[in-house]
Amino acid sequence: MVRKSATGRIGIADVAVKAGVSHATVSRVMNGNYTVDPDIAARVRAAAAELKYQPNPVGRSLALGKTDTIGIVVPDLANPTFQAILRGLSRAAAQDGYRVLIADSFEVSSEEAILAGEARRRCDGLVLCAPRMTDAELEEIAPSLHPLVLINRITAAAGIPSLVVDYGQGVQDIAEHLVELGHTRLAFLAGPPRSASNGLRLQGLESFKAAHPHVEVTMLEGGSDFDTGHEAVDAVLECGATGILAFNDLVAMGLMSGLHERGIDVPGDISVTGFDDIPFAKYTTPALTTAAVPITELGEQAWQQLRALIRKEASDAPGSRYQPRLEVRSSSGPARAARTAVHG
Amino acid sequence: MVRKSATGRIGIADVAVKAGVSHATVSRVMNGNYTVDPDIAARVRAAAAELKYQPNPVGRSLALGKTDTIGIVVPDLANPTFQAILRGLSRAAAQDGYRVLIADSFEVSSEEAILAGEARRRCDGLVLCAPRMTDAELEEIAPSLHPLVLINRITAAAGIPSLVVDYGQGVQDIAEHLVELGHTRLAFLAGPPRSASNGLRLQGLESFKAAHPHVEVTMLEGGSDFDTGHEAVDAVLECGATGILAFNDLVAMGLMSGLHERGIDVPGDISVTGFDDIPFAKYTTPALTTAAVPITELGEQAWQQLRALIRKEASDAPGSRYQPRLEVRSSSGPARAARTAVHG
DNA sequence: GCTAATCGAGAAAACGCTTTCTCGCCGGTG
DNA sequence: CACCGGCGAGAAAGCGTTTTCTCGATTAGC
Repeated sequence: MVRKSATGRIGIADVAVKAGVSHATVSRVMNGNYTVDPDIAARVRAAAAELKYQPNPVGRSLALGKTDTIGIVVPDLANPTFQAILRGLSRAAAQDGYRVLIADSFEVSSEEAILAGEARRRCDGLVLCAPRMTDAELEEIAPSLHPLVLINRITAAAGIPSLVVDYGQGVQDIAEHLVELGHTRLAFLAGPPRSASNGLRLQGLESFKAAHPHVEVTMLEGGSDFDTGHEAVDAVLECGATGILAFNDLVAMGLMSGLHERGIDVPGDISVTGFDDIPFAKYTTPALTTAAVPITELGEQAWQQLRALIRKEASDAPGSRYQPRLEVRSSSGPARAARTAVHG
Repeated sequence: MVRKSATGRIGIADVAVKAGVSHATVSRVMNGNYTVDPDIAARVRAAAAELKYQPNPVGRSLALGKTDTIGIVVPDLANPTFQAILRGLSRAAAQDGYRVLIADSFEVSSEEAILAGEARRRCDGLVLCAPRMTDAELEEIAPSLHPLVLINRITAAAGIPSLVVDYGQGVQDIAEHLVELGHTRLAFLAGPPRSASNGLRLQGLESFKAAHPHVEVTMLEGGSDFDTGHEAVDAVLECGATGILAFNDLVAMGLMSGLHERGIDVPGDISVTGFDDIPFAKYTTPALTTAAVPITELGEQAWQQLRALIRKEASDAPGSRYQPRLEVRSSSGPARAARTAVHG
């Protein structure tokens, strides 16, 4: 008797029958429309409770034209940075009754555009982290993704807020810090070549070099994970630098681990710095000097911006810029007298 | 002309008009129904391409009764364990064209049931991680959540696969390992009191104690994060144990960090072990001895099980049990001659 | 006491799609 | 030549809601 038509689930129609009213009235009651007679409303509520009726969100979404869901596209869910953004975003959105749908592109940037489009259509808005996508492609798809907020990317397309971390400034701060400690030979263990944030770091280093012509800065190829750092030990030792700026904390940790295995003392022989200040950074030995990025906050801000867009409020700020804060710990120390390159 | 009715988005009707056919035919073409004349199909495809038509997933979901989305409820997205499960789940599900919706309960177990219900209704299935929920409540809501797969919980409700890690066995393996190294005074830095997996560890320790009556095992209150471990330093030193089994890797790392600050040598003075083998475990100094749980694989398996349920295939295995693998690294070592308790 | 205004609830349309049902038209066969 | 079968496409129903529209009934005002 209670079991309903096709889907077998209890629908608004069942409640209507049970309460002896039309399903329109049930809908009114469920949505707190007060043009309903209190007696009837009570009857409907009783029927709904008894049947444990819960409105079908898909039906609601279709009628309302909104899903109360937002999407986030990330290149790699294994990366602590994106985990943190997701966390901040999810928390903030949940507070406003929104859920988040995740779309992991697994670093294949060719899929990002399609993935973003698909995710967007299921949601009321989208947060896009696509560090490897070309500017051209980004600009092309951005308008169709609106409401959209970008993380660590900017685009010429109008009305798209961007939340960017000033990686260039951060890397300069770190380099300055190392110079103050007496280092004159630095090396930058770069991130993925096509990474946008890596580009910003490189720009920052150019500025730094211009301001410090006497400091030697070697560029080393790298990546964004532990293993990259670990494998870079040889290259690092070979270049003779005493202050290493790793692309991020993960790389720095891998590098420190490799140096440790080689018996190289950090920071006695070589100073190592990271970037991001992931939760684990202060628990490494030695604790990692890094540039702290308020990344969870970034996720929260992303929601604020997105919410404004969804509600069509005039977004007061079209985006914001986050300054990393230098976090000096014990993986960086005074430079020793000039070292000679260690081979093999 | 192209702009459509209410939503302003391009719908199936626009394509139909443009191609000069009925919207039913457009639908047939889009879904690869081959009872359509090739000429007409081509015309429809051309129109769809020109209009950049993309079917509205909400409409599809309503008609099809499925969303191609699954949900996952986690108690804390900041916890590496759940991040790993999410990652594995997301990856596996993506391969089959499913997306995942996340619901973070932020450790408030009273919300978990409602949250799970809401998430479930938006999705085709649910993965539930609810370590703090009572058995009674779990059993009550489980049937209404079907298709459902449980992580690290089992329930009497029928047809609900469970993926559980044998924490009891894992903790015994670790304890055995420490005993073999000569430790006779152990301490267990417990997890959250109401945590199900903590209960399993305690059971394992009971078995261990029964088998090793001569080994002293002190129970210490704890939690599940870094800070818990860090704050437990005093209690650990006070109890005089030389082998510490931390609830998980996070707690172990916090503890090691605290011991390091106190100048206590690990493993020289005290051996510390973790649990989980999170990615960072092998990069701590000293590298952490722990019990490795194939947690990403657990997420993947969760999808396999869930998929079987969604497709109504007879799930060959109603669930599975995962054996942790002891991962001996350098945070555990031979016991020193009996230590005396250190006070203050 | 009758008309007009108001309020409350049912009927129906709309949201965007899939799918069954139906029908027209074609060719083939008796 | 007429009838039947089959195929292909349009009409329409259905998925589960919300919301507008409409209408009946009740009340107030003159």
